[in-house]
Amino acid sequence: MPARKKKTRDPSEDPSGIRRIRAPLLSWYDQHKRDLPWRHTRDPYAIWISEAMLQQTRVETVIPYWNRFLEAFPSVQALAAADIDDVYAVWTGLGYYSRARNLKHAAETVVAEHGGALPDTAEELETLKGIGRYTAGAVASIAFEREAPLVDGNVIRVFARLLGIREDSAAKAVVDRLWDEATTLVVGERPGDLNQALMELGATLCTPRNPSCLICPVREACDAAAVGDAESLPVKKKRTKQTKMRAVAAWLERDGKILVVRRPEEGLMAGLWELPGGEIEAKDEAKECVAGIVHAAVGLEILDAEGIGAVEHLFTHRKLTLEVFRARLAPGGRVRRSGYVAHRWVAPDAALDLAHAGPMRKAMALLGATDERSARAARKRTP
DNA sequence: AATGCGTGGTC
DNA sequence: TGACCAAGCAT
Repeated sequence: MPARKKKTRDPSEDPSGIRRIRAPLLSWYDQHKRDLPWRHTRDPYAIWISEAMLQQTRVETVIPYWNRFLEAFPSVQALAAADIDDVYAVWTGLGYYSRARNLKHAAETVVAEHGGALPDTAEELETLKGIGRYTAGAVASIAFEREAPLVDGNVIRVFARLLGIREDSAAKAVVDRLWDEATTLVVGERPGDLNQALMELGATLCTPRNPSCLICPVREACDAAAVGDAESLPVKKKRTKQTKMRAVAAWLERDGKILVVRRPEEGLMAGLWELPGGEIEAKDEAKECVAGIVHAAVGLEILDAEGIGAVEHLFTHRKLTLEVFRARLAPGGRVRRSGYVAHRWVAPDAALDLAHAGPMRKAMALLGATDERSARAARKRTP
C-alpha cells in the first residue's frame, strides 16, 4: 500500500453526516452559479491559471487579468517559452508577484518533465512550484474530474458553521478535520462541481458578514443556523498589526530619461521596477536622507532634492509612507547599484510599462507621469 | 506555527 | 478610518 502524504481517516465513513448536503448543494449550484469565464473552458491550463490568480484575490479583480494572461500566454508551451518580464508585465497590479514567477517556473517543469501536459492528479500537481494543497485539489477536481478534496477560506467558513466548529480554525486539529470532511464530501458524482458549489456557497450566501441563512440550501444541516451564531464563525485569531515603514524615492533625470531600478527576486515587491530609494527611520527628516539613500542605492551624487509629496500604501503587514523627491544629478558619474538587480534609463512615459507595484504607480502619478492603468485608477478615485 | 507576501472592496 | 478579508503558498 502506498504511503499517503497527508493522513486522513477512511473517507467512506461519515461521522458528521456531511454527505447529506451533496444533493441540495449541487442542485442549488446548478441553478445559481455565477457565469465566470473559466467556467466556459475545459482546458486544464486555463483552469490552473484561474486558480493561481484567485488565490487571495477577488473574482471581479481576476477576470480581466485572466483574459489578458490567456491571450498573451495561451498554452503551457507559450508560458514556458515566455520572457519572465512579459509575465510580470501582464501580472502588474494583481499582487502577490511570486505567483507569476511560480507559474512560469511550473510551466517550464510541465514542458520539460510532463511532455507539456499538466499532471492529472492532485498528488503530482502539488509537486509543481506554487501549487499547494488547495490548488492541487482544485485543478484535479475541476479540470480532471478527480475526487480530490479542497479547503479554502470559503470552505473553512462553510464547514465551521455547518459543523459548529467553535475553536480557532487555524489550529492543526481543526485543519485536519476540515480536510477529512472535504475528503468525505467530494467522493461521488461531479467532484469538480461539488467543490465549486461549496466555494460558491461561501462566496455568495455563507458570507463572512450578513450570511443569507434564510435562503441557504443546506440550512437544515447547519449547526450555526440552528444556534444563530453563523456570523461569529469561523473563530480566527487576530492578525498581527501592520508595522509602519518609511522610505524615500527619487526621480533622477538625465538627457530626458529617468532612472528605474529592479528589486531583488525575493521579499517585498520582488522583481518589480521602481524609482531608486530606500527605507529611512521614523525619526529621520526625509529630505536630509535623499542624497545618502540615492548614493547608497545607485552610487550617484545629487545637487539638490525637491520634495514632491508623499504617498501611502498598505501592504498586508506593513504601512508604507513613501516620500517622493525630484533630485538634480551632479554631472558625470555612472550607476553603481546596491540592493537592486538591474537598472535602466527610460523615458518617463515608458517607466510604467515595466512591471511595478502600487507605490511606484502612486509615486509616478504624484510626479505627473501617467499610463493607461494609472489614468484609469485616477479617474476611478475622482470621478 | 508563524510570518511575509499586494491589492481592492466593504462596513 | 481602521479592521477585516478574498478560490493560498513558501519557508
